[in-house]
Amino acid sequence: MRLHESAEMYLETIYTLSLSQKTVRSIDVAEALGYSRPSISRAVGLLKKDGYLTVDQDGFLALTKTGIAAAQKVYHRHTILTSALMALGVDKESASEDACRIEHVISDKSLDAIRAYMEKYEDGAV
Amino acid sequence: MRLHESAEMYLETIYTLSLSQKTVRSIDVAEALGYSRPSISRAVGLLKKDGYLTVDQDGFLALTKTGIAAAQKVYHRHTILTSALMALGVDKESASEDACRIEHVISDKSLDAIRAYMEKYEDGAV
DNA sequence: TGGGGAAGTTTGCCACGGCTAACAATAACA
DNA sequence: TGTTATTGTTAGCCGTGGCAAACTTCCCCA
Repeated sequence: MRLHESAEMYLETIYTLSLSQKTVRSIDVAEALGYSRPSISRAVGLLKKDGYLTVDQDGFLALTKTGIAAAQKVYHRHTILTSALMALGVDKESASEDACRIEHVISDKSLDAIRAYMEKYEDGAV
Repeated sequence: MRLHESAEMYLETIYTLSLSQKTVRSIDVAEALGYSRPSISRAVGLLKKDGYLTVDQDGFLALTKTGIAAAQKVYHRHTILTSALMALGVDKESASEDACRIEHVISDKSLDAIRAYMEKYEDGAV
C-alpha cells in the first residue's frame, strides 16, 4: 500500500494533533492544514477505507496500528530533518516547513545518513 | 512566473543534455526523463509559450536567457544537494535521485545553509 | 517511386488533490 | 420550540501532469 504524499500529511497531522489534544476530529485537521472540510472528509474516507484510521459515532478519529506506524515514520523524518536544518543555522519555522516538504520525497538511505551524522555530532559541534 | 516542479525538471534536463551533446530535441528529453513523446510535446509547447525556450524548423530546442537562468538555478541546487548527501556517505546514484526530488521543494534559505556548511568543510573533513 | 521508420502533434483519457455550493444532522441557545 | 452555528458529506469543478491511440511529416533506402 503506497502512501501518497497527501496521505502522509494527513496521517502526520492527525498524529501530532493527538499528541497535543485529547480528541481529534476532521475539523481539527482542516484547521491544522488549512484545507476545506470536504477535502478532509474525502481524505479521511480514503484513509478509513485503507485501514489507517477509524471514525466513531461522534466523529472522533483514531489511528489504527498501521496508521500510527505510518504517521510515526513520517513524524520521525520530520523531526530529523528539522533538527538537521536547524543545526545548520536555519530558523525553526523555515526548517520545519522545508522538513515538511522533504520528508515525503527523501529516501530512507539519505535520511539514515543524515541521522547518523547528527548522532555523531550530537554535541552540537557543527 | 512561477515554475512548476515539472517545468523545472524539463528545463534542467534540457540544460544538462545541452552540456553533453551538441543538439537537443524533444525525443532526447523523452528518453532522458522516461516520458512519452506527447508529454514532452505539451511541456515544450508550454515552455515555448512562456518564453523559456525556442524550437527551430528542425525541432532543435534552445533555452532562452530566462530558460538558461532557471535551469542553472535548479541544476545548481541539484549539485549542491548531491554533494551534500554524498559527503554524508550516500552513494552517488541515490544522492542524485534524492537531490532531484528535494531541489524542487527546499527553500533558498535552507539551500544556502547547506551550501555554507559545505564550503566551511570543503576539505572533506566531515 | 513507394514503403518503412523516426519524430512530433492532436485528441482525449485518467488519477491526484485541491476547491465551492449545497445539503443534512446535530448541538446550542433564545 | 424554533432559530442558528457547527460539523460533516455529496456532487461536481478545475489544474497538473502523466498516458495511449492515431495522425502527419519527413527522410532514407530499395
